[in-house]
Amino acid sequence: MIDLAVLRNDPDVVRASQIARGDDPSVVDQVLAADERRRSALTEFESARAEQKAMGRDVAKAQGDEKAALLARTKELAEKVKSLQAEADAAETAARELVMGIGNIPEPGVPAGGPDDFAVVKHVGTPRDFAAEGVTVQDHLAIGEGLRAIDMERGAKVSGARFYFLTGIGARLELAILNAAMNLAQERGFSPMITPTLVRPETMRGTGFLGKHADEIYYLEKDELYLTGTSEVALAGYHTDEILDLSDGPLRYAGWSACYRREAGSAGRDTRGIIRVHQFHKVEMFSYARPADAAAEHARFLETEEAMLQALELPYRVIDTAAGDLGSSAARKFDCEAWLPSQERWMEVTSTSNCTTFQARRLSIRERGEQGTSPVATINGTIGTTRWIVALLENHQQADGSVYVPPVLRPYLGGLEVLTPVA
RNA sequence: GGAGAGUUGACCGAGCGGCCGAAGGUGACAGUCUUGAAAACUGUUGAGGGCAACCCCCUCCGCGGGUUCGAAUCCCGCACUCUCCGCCA
Repeated sequence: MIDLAVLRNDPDVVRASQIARGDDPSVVDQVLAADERRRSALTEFESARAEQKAMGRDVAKAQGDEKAALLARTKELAEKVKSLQAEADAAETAARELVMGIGNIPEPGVPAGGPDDFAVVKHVGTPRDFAAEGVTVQDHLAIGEGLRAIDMERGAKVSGARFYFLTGIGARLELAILNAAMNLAQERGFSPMITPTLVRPETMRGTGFLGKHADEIYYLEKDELYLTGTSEVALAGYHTDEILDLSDGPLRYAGWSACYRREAGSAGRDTRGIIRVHQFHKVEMFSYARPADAAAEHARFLETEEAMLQALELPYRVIDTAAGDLGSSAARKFDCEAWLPSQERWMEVTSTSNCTTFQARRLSIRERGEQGTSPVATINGTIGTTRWIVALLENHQQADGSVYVPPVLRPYLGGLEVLTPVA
């Protein structure tokens, strides 16, 4: 939720934000009008209520006829208070719903436009010249099947399309990546967390995932629980309704969880292999920081993601996502994209968002300041997922179908330096 | 699944249907005392909202309804916590 004060004092900032995101700028005026209605309804209710309370005190003191007369009057007033309260509540709800529909205001420097209007921040590493090396490029599934690491067919048999088994070295490889990620995060001050993956509607709504992309989320109707698509949801919900002490710096968590996504809008895309699946694992960084520190924390997240990519010796680029592709909570988002040799394109492997105070305001997560409390900032970012297996297999494949293991993963694989195909 | 107990401010813990946003205590902060500290004493100490702002006013005693002129207090529903029994591991 954006700051209503900004919207009131500086509506043009919000209009510009809406335009940059490709959203409707006229909601700003709708919100202003609704807020106006809300405040006047509230004022009316409050004065009637104050009168009622004052009269109630008189009733308590009065006796006999006097009391009977007062009671008659307060009875009328009670009706009035009730209806004014209903009006005020309705106006409140209406205004709130409108405000909730507005996305976060992008940081200065974020490119305007949609998914294709990102800015490339940098390239790191160079994709291998497989032709020059005499390697015929295989895609991750072919390599993975050669290693007996990935079994899509049985995944489909058991659970349907976009499900898979990681078998043998495949399972170990995923654990290795996630453990290495967890280890790196811990070195950088993130406290390890294993989080719930089923959350209540309030939590899902609070984190801003129930907006336009609600279709992406699995919902268990009988239990009124949502399956989370990232541990960000649980980690953001963790401190809901709390007042935090950030005097020793940001609170940093590294969440490990299964992630579930319906992939409703992506039928036909990335259908081969494990690039886009309904269930995977992820290690996610999450910080609660002072708003003034949020951008620096965000930069730290990006740097940590890059450190992980570099440790895995993967060529990648960093993009600064355009406003229209930000997601409602984010004010800025950097994605790291690893090279995907089989398709000769870049593939998103990490994503880090600075949500400024947007999530915290919805979830009522604050810190105590000189004059009362104020919402904190939240930052999230990926350091490892099942999808990284794809980048790893493809970029480190050898002519004979074996796969080079970067040193950082070896301790988690019993010292293995090369993954070799099963004959 | 069955039976019972509970949910009050940072924490513990009282609370009759009518100045109860809530006694008392702990903690924290400030002051007095002290060379300094401790102890003692005194005071301050919840959140959200309305108002340009102060005063002031409103809301909040797990959540949502209801009864009532008036609800932390009575009634109903839900969530969560704890105990016991059963069942499954």
